[in-house]
Amino acid sequence: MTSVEEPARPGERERVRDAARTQAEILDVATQEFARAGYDGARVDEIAARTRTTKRMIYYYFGGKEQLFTAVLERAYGVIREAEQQLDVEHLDPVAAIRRLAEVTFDHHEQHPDFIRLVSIENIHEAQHIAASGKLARIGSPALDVIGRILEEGRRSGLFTADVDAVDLHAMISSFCFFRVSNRHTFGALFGRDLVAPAQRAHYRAMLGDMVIAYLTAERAAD
Amino acid sequence: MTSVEEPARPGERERVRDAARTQAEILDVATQEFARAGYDGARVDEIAARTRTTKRMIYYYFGGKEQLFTAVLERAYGVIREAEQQLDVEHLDPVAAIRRLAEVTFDHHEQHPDFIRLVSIENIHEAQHIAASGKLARIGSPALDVIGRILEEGRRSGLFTADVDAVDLHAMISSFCFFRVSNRHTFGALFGRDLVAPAQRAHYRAMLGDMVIAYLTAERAAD
DNA sequence: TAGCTAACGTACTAGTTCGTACATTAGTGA
DNA sequence: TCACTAATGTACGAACTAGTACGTTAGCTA
Repeated sequence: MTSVEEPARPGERERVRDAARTQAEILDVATQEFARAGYDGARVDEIAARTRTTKRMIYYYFGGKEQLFTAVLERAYGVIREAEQQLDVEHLDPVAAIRRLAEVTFDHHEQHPDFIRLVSIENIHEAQHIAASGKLARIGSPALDVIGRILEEGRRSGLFTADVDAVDLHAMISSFCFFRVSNRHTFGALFGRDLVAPAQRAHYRAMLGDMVIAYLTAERAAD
Repeated sequence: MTSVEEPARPGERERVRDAARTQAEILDVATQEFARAGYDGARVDEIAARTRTTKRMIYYYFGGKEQLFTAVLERAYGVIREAEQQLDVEHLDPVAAIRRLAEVTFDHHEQHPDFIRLVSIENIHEAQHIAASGKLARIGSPALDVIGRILEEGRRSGLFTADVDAVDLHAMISSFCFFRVSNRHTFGALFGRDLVAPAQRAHYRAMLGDMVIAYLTAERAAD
């Protein structure tokens, strides 16, 4: 995911034994393998084989397949959390801010298909690893606070009319971005349209923004 | 999915050997087991054990685990196709028709969580079973034709302004409905909100309709 | 530099899991 | 009613797979 073949920082000799590097390498390979084949389809032996270390080390550092998958999830969620913390849209007007936020979410999903697959897999297992993690359970999301503030501002200024909170809006944006990546294979096979084709990218990116803004700003019957 | 314990139609004695019934029973149990545990997590022995027949019959009728999963998918997709063929919304005005269509889609997703799981699983395997099916590849969807005609009517009457075709709109509606069910576990664990809680049902159902209609009817800068 | 421990490798096992060889019988058509 | 075949059951095997017992060594620290 992040750490790829760190070629021994200058001045620091490549040690033969480096716990941090070994763990990172295991996590890198495990991320790929779990994303590729699912939890049960993934093979511990295969992960070990594609590492410069052995299966023994996986059990030494992580305890087992289950905990390894949890560690993979923890690191993957850590990456989005970091990305979301970089979010800088609150200087924009509410409409532009929401559109920008939607675009950033769109881009992030597109750039991390492995993460999407891991989340799909975790849902098949009813989020049992997240629940067991402690590090992940109810951790929330920095984006949620940002969305909350933009929504408030938009409503105060009278631009936004919709009855949604930050979590709902996040679900709306995520569903579009997530589905486009997670279901591209069945959707493509059944309807003959590749949702992630580069030529369509701008179209779907605009579609998402238009959809969210239209929803938030639509004229509504008094209720 | 459909055939549950058919108790020997009247006048027809319960035969000991009934190929159709055996196959249907295998498919029922296999659907549950694959949806529960994923393709690799599902156990052929477990499927057989929960059947009135034996593992031998699974191989006799379906050939293997892979083909059994394909058969499960084929039947599951058949069910929605049937439901979509019942769709009767074209007597409504375009706005009401689209809203109704969205609601029907919403309801269908909610009522068939096993189907959602199967589709998620098939996407993890990059739709390889659909591709190998022939019966499923590029089969399309009756709903697509309906959507197409409503969109055309809506655009002709000037109500709809959005630049989408039927496939795009279907993707938009599906993404919301699908995500709500498929990702409810991770979403719930991370944000503390149950997207399928009965109390929230009407809220999300309206949200979907509002979103789609707002998108289709939004005033747009001339482009 | 001696010794201690975290880090690592090898080889193995117990249990599982898909798949099949072989034997048997219910039901049907001649 | 007889024979034939589709349908079915039993028992087993080969390959895989998560996990571990046991032994070794690099590198740090006193």
